[in-house]
Amino acid sequence: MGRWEPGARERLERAALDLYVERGFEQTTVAEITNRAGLTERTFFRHFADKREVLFSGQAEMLESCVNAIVGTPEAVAPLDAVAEALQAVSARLEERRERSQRRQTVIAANAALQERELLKLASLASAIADALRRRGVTEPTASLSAEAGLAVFKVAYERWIGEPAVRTLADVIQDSLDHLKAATAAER
Amino acid sequence: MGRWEPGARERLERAALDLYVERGFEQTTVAEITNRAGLTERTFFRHFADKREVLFSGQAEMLESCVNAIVGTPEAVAPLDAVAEALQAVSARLEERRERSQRRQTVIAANAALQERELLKLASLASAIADALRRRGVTEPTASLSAEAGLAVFKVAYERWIGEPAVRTLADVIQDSLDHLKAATAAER
DNA sequence: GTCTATAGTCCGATAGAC
DNA sequence: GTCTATCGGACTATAGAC
Repeated sequence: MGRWEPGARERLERAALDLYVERGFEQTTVAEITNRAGLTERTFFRHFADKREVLFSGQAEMLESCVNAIVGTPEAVAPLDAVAEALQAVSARLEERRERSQRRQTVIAANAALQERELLKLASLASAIADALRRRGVTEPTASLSAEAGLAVFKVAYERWIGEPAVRTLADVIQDSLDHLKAATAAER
Repeated sequence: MGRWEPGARERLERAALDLYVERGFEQTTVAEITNRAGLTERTFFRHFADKREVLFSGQAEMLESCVNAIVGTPEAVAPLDAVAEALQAVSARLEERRERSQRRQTVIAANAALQERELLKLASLASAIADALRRRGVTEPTASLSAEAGLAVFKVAYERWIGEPAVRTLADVIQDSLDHLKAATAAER
């Protein structure tokens, strides 16, 4: 960095989110985003693989923290609980940006292509978590199932947290959803 | 229908899968698919919203059977078990076309865009299943969690079934995965 | 930084089934 | 006539190639 304005990536992310909120994802061209950020289209595609990716750059960081949290969990903790704890740990970062998360989710909810990308990110998170569990000695299919079930808990909890008035923390909603899942899998009525 | 060769949709599906297997999804153009099927690009896009959708037309049928199976399950059956039974019921159709399923999965596994579409289809299946559970009187968040957990079981089971030699039926593998999930959620070690 | 291929849309025309 | 499935060609934006 040096002769360019710093923070090109952040400017692009902010301009993109603003425009996607204002006029919708499909109605926004990459040219409009780069105009607003004072950059060229070429620069956009150097930072982001495609027009959707600009909304998902925080995910890499979340994946890493999650994996680290799981690797650091004592082996005495059951796999699903380890996953839930890891997700609760990273949820603090989302907590700080509740407003931004809400704006982002509104945009994603309105567009199938963005939902696809979000699902892929969550799936790669599940896959990384399953990997971390296996490194902790958890065997298949329990590792994959615990990772997928943990992500299911997160998905449901996140949706509820975004939708409800800001009284409970995301970590609380995750705990509540986990308890409901345990009750549902134990039920033999 | 008379003037046109019948089964345009099926011809397109077959030509597309063959070409995707032969040279990969991205290296195949819509023009090549329609050439092989003896049709024009315009016709392709009337049948399928995009180049990926041609691999996923069976999903609508699967969603419908699944929802019907759940609506028809006695209320005494626990939600998660109802979901698993519904998925086992529809798995019979996949069973019949194991070879085709394998070819299809190989193509999907090699391309992120196709994985995204598959995840979206599974998510919409989960959402329809949660809906069916709610109509049976299951409340939130149990309905969504049971649907998501059931799909997690299916996802893991399907992957195993595709990958292993053809000894167990898909329904068997689903049952086995469900048992593992129940064990994992019950564990309090 | 420019050029280009291709996905995907929109206008319409046409041909057969009923 | 009405309905549905095909085809023609022009057009834009994404995304990758040079």
